[in-house]
Amino acid sequence: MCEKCKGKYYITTPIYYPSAKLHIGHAYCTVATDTMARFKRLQGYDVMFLTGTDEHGQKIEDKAKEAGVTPQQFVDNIVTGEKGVLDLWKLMNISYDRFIRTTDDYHVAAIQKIFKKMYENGDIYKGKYTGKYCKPCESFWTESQLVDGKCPDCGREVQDAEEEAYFFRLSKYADRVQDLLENTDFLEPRSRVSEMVNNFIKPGLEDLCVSRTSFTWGVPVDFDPGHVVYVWIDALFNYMTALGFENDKYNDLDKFWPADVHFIGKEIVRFHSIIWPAMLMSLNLPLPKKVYGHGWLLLDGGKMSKSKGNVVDPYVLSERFGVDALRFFLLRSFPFGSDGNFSNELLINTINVDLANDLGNLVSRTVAMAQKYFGEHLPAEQLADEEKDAELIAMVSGLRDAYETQMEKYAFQNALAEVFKVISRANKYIDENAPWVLAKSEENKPRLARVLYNLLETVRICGGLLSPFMPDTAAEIGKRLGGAAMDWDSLKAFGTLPADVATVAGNPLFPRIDLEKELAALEELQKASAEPQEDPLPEPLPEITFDQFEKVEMTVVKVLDCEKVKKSDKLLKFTLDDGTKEPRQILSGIAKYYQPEELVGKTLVAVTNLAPRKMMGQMSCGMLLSAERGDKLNLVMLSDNIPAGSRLV
RNA sequence: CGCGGAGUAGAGCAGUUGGAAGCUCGUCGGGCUCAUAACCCGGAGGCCGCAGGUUCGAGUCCUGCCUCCGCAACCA
Repeated sequence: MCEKCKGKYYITTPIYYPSAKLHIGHAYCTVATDTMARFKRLQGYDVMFLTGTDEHGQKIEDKAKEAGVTPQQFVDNIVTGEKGVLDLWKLMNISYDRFIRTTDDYHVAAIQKIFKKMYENGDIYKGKYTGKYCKPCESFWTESQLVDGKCPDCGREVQDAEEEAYFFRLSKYADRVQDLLENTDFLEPRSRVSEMVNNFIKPGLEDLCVSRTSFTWGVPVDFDPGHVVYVWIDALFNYMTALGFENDKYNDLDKFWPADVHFIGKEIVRFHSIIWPAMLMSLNLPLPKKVYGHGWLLLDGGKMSKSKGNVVDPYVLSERFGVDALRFFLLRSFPFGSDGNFSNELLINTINVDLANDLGNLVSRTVAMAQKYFGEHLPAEQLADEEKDAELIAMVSGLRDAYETQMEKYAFQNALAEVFKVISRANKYIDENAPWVLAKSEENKPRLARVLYNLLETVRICGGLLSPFMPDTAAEIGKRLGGAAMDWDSLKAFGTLPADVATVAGNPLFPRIDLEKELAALEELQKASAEPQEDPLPEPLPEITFDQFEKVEMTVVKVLDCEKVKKSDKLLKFTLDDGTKEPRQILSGIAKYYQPEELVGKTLVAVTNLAPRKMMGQMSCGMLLSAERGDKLNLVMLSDNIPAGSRLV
């Protein structure tokens, strides 16, 4: 095999949506991609590693408005600002070759051309977005959104209505996409295939609406003012425009397309495994070789989310524990294809056990012994012991291949497990050969030198194979071994290190962390960072007249009964005494904040002249008043001696 | 019966095509002193969610059920 002509390798992360600062989940995906890219470079591939940001869309437009800046200023701050996306990737040692922003001029122009091409070949057509229109609410609804055929907002009659929009003929490619998913290994892990086919393809793929007129922060359709291109078309083609597709900024398309793999989170598998291939089919372009949907990092068994206030800041962790330790932890602790439970405790334990006790300590004790017994250089006169050395040498010699097998499957966890099996074996080898005993007599010096050589060689190979995961640590290990070779070929060849290797002493690679103390410190930090960020005050509302205020009927009610609405996470069903003989039913989306039983007998306030509305198949006649700030909510409760039916004025 | 994932030792998890239940932490006992109170050896601890079925043989395949999580829906 010719090692020098491995060829090209193109790998991508998703382009992240900069509506807020990135969290540990984004770091997870990016570190995995970076590790894979570094691994391929180590193997000798010509690698293109692309990442970037997806900056258009309604949500960004809204967020910018909230912050009182232009959308461009808003995304600039999150991407290029202090501790923004670029800073984070620099801190985390992400070796991307190219960074694309969908607001880059060349990308915008290319998307317009792509859109036009698909329009011209007939796969994008101008159609009518038909739906139901509620005049008073000025809102469009689809058939499935209606409640009993009426407006879900106000319960009034709706009319047939239509709006111009562009559609992509997704339906035309349904069969080919299904075949791609079911009969090739295009989408991995395999478990995601049935999800896609059952959920989206089998029920029938409808043509996709690919333009919007309700907002402007997007790529304009250049031949039809007022329309902007659907963000996912804009976003997905980043993988090609960043190589120069339909633009002159870059010229690597022929060299790198099709991508070898897109690493993505499981929440966007649908777009990458159905819409993306269909659009490429439409343009007669080669499909990426693989889409890999990795799992999520969960917190306390639940999804990480800003509203839960449980996001983990990769900045804090990197600064406290070191970038390499964090990178290592992310890929060592969780199987890449499945969800994993993140916790500070697991992070610290992993660092202590694997990095401090096993790897770091092995390097320390080995180098320390070499120096203590022989000074700077090992003597070249060494005595092998076939029987005692065989197992270690066999394991180390086979390590690169075992590791490679796992890496090719993106099984980072298993690849690291292979390395740490060997590190563990090396620690045992020290015990078996007791160098401190050999050191006691001069005649055993050649044997002692050989034992230490075998250990240093083991450290070299393990260090080299860890380099895609922990680049700085691997470099430091190389330095301790007198600038040892760590290229791909040498990682297979036990005995590469010169016999009279020169070692260099240094500080522990990974200091042990006091678990209890550190957990307490992190908790403090979290508290400190949570407190100053008070939830913003709500926007002031426009002034209203007294007449308007008077029209709101607010009545004191007593809770007769309260229960959860089945199949709903959020709704509680209240049966209320509003002073009339008839009990009143109100549904309220506060199940997250209250247990139903604790509310029975309470005295609350309800708006009782609000138009009735149906939710989850049940009627709701009015609205209970509550106070909301950030993610806290409190029902307005009154003294129980106020009688039901009293009017608030 | 909307779709999917998960349930294996006290905790966190691995178990590819069915072939003697494993790893890490913790715990108990022993060893060593080169090293970051680190390292090495040994013990205890499991009706592999429950109930059926296929098979010579099931953690693994099939059926039903239970529990948890996510998506979707709902959130006046």
